[in-house]
Amino acid sequence: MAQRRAANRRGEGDQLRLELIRAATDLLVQPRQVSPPSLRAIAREVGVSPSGVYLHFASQDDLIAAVIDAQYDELRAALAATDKPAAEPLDRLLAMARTYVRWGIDHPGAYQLLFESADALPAGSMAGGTGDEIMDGVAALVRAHGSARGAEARHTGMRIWIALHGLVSLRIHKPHASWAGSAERDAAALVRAHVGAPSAAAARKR
Amino acid sequence: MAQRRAANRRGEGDQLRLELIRAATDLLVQPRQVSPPSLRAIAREVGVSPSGVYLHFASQDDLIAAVIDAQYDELRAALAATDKPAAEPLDRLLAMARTYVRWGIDHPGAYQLLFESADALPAGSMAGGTGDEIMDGVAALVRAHGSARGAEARHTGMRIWIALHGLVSLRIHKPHASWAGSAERDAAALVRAHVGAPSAAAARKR
DNA sequence: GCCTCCGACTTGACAGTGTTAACAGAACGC
DNA sequence: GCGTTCTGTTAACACTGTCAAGTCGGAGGC
Repeated sequence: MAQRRAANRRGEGDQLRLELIRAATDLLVQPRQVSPPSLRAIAREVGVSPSGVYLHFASQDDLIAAVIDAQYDELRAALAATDKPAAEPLDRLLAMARTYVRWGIDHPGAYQLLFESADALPAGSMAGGTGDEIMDGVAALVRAHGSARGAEARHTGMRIWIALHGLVSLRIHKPHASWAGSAERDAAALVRAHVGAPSAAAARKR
Repeated sequence: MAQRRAANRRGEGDQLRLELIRAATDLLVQPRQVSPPSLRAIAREVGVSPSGVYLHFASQDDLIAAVIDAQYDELRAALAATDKPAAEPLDRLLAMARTYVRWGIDHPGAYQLLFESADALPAGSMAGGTGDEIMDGVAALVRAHGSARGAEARHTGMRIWIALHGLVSLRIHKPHASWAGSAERDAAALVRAHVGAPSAAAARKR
């Protein structure tokens, strides 16, 4: 296969074009990862030589993992900062959704790193727990709100997180799509749809 | 900044570690792109020299764009293949959701390329239209179902797509999270929550 | 039949990447 | 003062995307 390729005949140059598309597709269809910034660029920014990085991290991935940990702490802090434990469960759910969505949209790079990159090995890694912790938090609020119980509450919490993630993800990647209204309004509508609460507009009508 | 860095004192080696994390975070927090497979790997697979690619594509991104177009056609075909225009609107919605989710999970690389990479320039590019076309399709079914009208139906369609995307995205990236039940069941539950239809379980009870 | 032209493709180079091995220098304990 | 040890460097490897220049061979004109 490393042999020299026989030239296509005149007028059939498009043959190669198709082969290129096919091969690229084959390679692309298997799951890929997001590409972190250049290790050398990071080292340059710090003013250290590239090898210096290896004094503290076994590899580039190792450095990135450290970044992920730190970013996850920030998200958790943002959620904790806007939570009012004494408030109504539904209001807490809505506030949580709003904060989550706002943080994701405001920190697209970090958000992708946390929730749109393959998590590490399942055993004992934090990455797998990332989602579970959020799901558990939402489920607890759903349970407190009383719209569902037990396993059903967990399912509802899971679906709320799924919807909020979809909202952040699409707003990040498809900013030019015709989104009507703000992301915060969508977040509230998504939460209400899943806990079975009437929309704010419907509530005003009554 | 390209100057030689003064060595930290003994025991303070962690200083550099923190600086590295900080700098990496700064670079990471600004939006990144997914990394396509190596252009040379693609060329190798085909048996052509790397430069040969440039006979047909202006750049690697150009090649990737061609791949995206082809993959989008495939998704559209999959959706069309499972659609039964004569069926009930709600059933069509559920079938569409099932196909969309199944396709995304079965083609994670392609799915990420379509919906988790930054779209090209807004003007005239297809990437922006990708989302709009799907939103319009869902909105039409919502309208036919009658649970919402006009702009409200478009909002509902948008939110259904958002939720389905979130489902696919998280199942792809967080396969080790404790997902209870199949993705197809979740897809149905998400659709029902947004069109205000009772769950299948609740329907059975009646 | 031969010559010229030109399309298809390659070679070789450039600057960039992650990673490793070998080395330099300064600060500390003795 | 001396040796050790930590901190960081330089140099090299194989890899990446991209481009200018070159090679090869078949098609077309005479």
